[in-house]
Amino acid sequence: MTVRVRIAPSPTGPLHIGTARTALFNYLFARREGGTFILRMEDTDVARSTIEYEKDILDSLHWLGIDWDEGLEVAGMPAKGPYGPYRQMQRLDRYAAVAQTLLAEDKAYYCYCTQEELAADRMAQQAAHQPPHYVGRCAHLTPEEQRAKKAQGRKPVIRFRVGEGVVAFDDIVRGRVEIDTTALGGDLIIVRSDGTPLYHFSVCVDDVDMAITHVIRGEDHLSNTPKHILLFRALGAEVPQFAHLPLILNPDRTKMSKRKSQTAVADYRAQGFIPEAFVNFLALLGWSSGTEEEIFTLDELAQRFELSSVHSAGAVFDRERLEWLNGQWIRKLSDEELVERCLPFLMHDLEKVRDEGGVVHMPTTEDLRPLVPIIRERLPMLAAIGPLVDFLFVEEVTVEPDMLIPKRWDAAAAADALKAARGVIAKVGEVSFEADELEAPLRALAEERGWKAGDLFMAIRVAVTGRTATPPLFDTLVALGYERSLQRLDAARETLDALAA
RNA sequence: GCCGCAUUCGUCUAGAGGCCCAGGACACCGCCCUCUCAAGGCGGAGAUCACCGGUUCGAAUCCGGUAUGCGGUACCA
Repeated sequence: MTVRVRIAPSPTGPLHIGTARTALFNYLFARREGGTFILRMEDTDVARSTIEYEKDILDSLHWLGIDWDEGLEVAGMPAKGPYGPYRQMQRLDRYAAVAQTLLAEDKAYYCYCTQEELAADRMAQQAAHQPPHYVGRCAHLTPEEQRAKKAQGRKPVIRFRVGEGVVAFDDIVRGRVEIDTTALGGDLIIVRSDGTPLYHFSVCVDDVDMAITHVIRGEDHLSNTPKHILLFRALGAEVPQFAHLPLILNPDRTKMSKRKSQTAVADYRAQGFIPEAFVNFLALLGWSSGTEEEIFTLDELAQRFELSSVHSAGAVFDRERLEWLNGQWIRKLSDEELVERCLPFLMHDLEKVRDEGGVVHMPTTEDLRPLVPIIRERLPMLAAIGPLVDFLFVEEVTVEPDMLIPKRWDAAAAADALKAARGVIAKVGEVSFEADELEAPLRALAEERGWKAGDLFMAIRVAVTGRTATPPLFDTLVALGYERSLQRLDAARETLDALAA
């Protein structure tokens, strides 16, 4: 039997970290087993679903490198696979037909209870310290009773008969799980009064229709699994294997939520995390290779992934670790890749400067390429590119006068130092402006005047970049160029002079 | 409340009866490197393996209970 797995997001929000991780594990399992990975859209919650969210989900999955063998149309390509449509709203007829079959077999029935009746039931149960459940008022209505209720204008829902007994299954990550049907809350609604199917029902119908062999999903569905098993049986289908993944948690160990964490994959992308790192990180949330290696490409993960070695305890989303991994992966990028991926982030920052009235030169990949060696190990995220090199592309830097003055100096001393440094730099530049040529004479200057070289360098650094943390000074000066370096030194000295006066 | 699942350094985890008075990684601290920031190297601190009982010559590993946490309990998915 060939493995068929699926991810079934609902477009009621941007792609969530948890959904992405579930998608990843399904994908890895399919790759590893030579199976088929299917993408289906669960869009029956019409009130909350939007096309924008759907687009975000598809884009984000694509960004992560998780592509599907079967399912929704991708980037202009038609839907793939013989089991479509893969969008639940296009399968409504199918659910209705299956519901009718269940009705005909008396595995389900029409329920005419009103919201008020149900609420009253719940209240009474609560008062009696009973678990909330459907009392079965409509479970055995005679045709006359049905007609009477209908005559009152009530729109029925369809409920599935849950029955009695214990449902047991062997979860691939958790082992044997047994749940008594009395814990299920009574006969469950499978079709709303407006005729649309509910999640528990549609998911089973789809899984049967799409011949899903393994249901790999979040632990939050563990308690729902008996309902699904009962439905699979009622449908006369083989029950798939289940694997319930540990939840991804907020730092306070509750289920990861928008309120407490950043949950949208797109947000991480926007901050300059790269997919290689993100996928690597996600894979290590709840799974480990069993070795001490932890840097893996998607392909390497697919080679090693074992569903049975997935953990069962929840995992806190540790952003620091993500950033570390991201840095690791950024350092592995080729020069070309790095330049290409950084450029949009730099442009974004510079556009902001321009919008605020600054004069900027928009960088090209050629501008960035020579900078690679000095930025590569300074980027925990691509978005860190701006503060690192933006001074190269703005007409004028804004310099905090305070930052220009090293701790043991005053304004006059700093002005003096910058003036002297300007002289040295100007002289070097007359011949050739190279990083190697600059260091020695500037150090000599510091020694001659009795300054700490670090103090001198810091004053120059701030004068030229406006920042205290930059790539190495001499590389920075060279990148800036001879003329502009001197100009900025002069400008800084002037502000210092004004301060000293 | 009821049902279910879980519990190894702050975090991610290794560990499937003796190799473990518990290993790795992130974060943290120190040192080295060093013009700042990083990166890198070296070292350190950090877990009575939730607790209590049991099985066993021997338990983080098996069993039972307790506690705590989380999840589920919708005409949401």
